[in-house]
Amino acid sequence: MAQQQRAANTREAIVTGAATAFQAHGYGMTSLAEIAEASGVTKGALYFHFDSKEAIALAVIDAQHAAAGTIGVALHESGTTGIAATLTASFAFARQLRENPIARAGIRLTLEASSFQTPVVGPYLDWIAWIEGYLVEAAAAGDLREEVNPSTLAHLIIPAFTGVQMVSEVLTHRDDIYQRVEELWLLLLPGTVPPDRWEQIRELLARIRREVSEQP
Amino acid sequence: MAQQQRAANTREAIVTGAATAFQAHGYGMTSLAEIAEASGVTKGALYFHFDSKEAIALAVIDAQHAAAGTIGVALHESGTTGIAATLTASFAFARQLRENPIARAGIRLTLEASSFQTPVVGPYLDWIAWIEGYLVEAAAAGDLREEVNPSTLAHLIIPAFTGVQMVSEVLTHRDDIYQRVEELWLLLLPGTVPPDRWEQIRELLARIRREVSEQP
DNA sequence: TGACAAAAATACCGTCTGGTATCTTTTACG
DNA sequence: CGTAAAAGATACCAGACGGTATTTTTGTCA
Repeated sequence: MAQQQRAANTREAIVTGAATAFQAHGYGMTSLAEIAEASGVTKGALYFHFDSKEAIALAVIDAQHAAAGTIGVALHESGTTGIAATLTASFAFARQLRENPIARAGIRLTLEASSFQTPVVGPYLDWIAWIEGYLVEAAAAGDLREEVNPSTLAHLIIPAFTGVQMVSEVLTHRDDIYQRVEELWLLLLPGTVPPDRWEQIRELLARIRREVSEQP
Repeated sequence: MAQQQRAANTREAIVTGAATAFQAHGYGMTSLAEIAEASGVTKGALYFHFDSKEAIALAVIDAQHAAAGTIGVALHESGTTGIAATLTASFAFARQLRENPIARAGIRLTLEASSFQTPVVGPYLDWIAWIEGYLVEAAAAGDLREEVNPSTLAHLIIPAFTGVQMVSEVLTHRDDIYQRVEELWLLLLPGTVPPDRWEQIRELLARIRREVSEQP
């Protein structure tokens, strides 16, 4: 194992460049030539690091999955749990989608990758399980209405959130995404949280939204 | 204008065949050869009826848009309005997406077409405006909480619904779609409808869902 | 510094792509 | 029925595609 650093840099440049291209045109309409140009490398480097175009796309999906994972780690380290973790995660995720090409490409590719040789469903299942974990905590803290099932709710939140993201991208290039996410939560609140917690969680929501949109 | 019937048939076959191909592989990963084969015509016929691959995709989107429009017409003719129209439309739409390749292709292409030469945003805006109309009726009938803005709600329902559709396609090929749509409404109900209407609308929801899944 | 492997650039390949040009069949209508 | 236009099939094209083979550069360490 001689030098790894340069190779690691190149690999990262490829993933980032590929993400930029995929995010703009989708998998099928992006050529290896575009990826090479966006990455600032040649096709030779592409095929030194990856076996195929599909492998590059899977690497981008992996990178987004890893980036999303850091949100969970940060929440864990700050001791955030339950409803607060759910809300914070959703805004942090939205922020990644606004600012990180890898995140944008990842969510687009994950939708398109259902027609890959090996369909990709892992990320959705992981995100659903992840949110479900927070919701179980929320239920234990009395922040969830009794008739609400954490698994069912998680199976709805992830798709609804995904759709809000995608349509916001199409209509406004995600300019309105924080507003839409906040509105989605406000709308879901009465159906998911006991009335005596509404006021408190509405304040929490407003604070999280303020923080995410003010962050540098 | 000599004969139109044969040409109209061929055109329809192309749109249907193209939809089948697009729905399975997306725009970029579908070739004209596949479309021709799925349609049972040759490339010559393709280019007699359409100027380009993109024009075919736009025709598929148009066809889906038209099919969705028939839902609105049927509701109008049966005098259904307000909340009942909103709920019925959502299940009818889900049904089209389960059973009609054109609908499935349309929703997929509408998402991908944001990177077309001429980005397509019309369908989303139309659907939002359409649902908003029903919600205004609902508000007039006292079926909407006062603090809920029909436009805001419509801007959330369409994306959330779209996301539920797409993720259900990826995870279960839409096997669970009626259940997910019903759960989505049950979750949104407390935040959107006054408490004194809950029971009534829950029954309505159950009936509509039963009808749609029993329909031949 | 020389040798050697890792990393990446260059050059190349067969195939398939979207698209066009041309020829053949079908059908309406005088 | 003949014929002209409409509809569609066949044949073809230049270029781009994903992918490979080969060569050059870069860095490491004896």
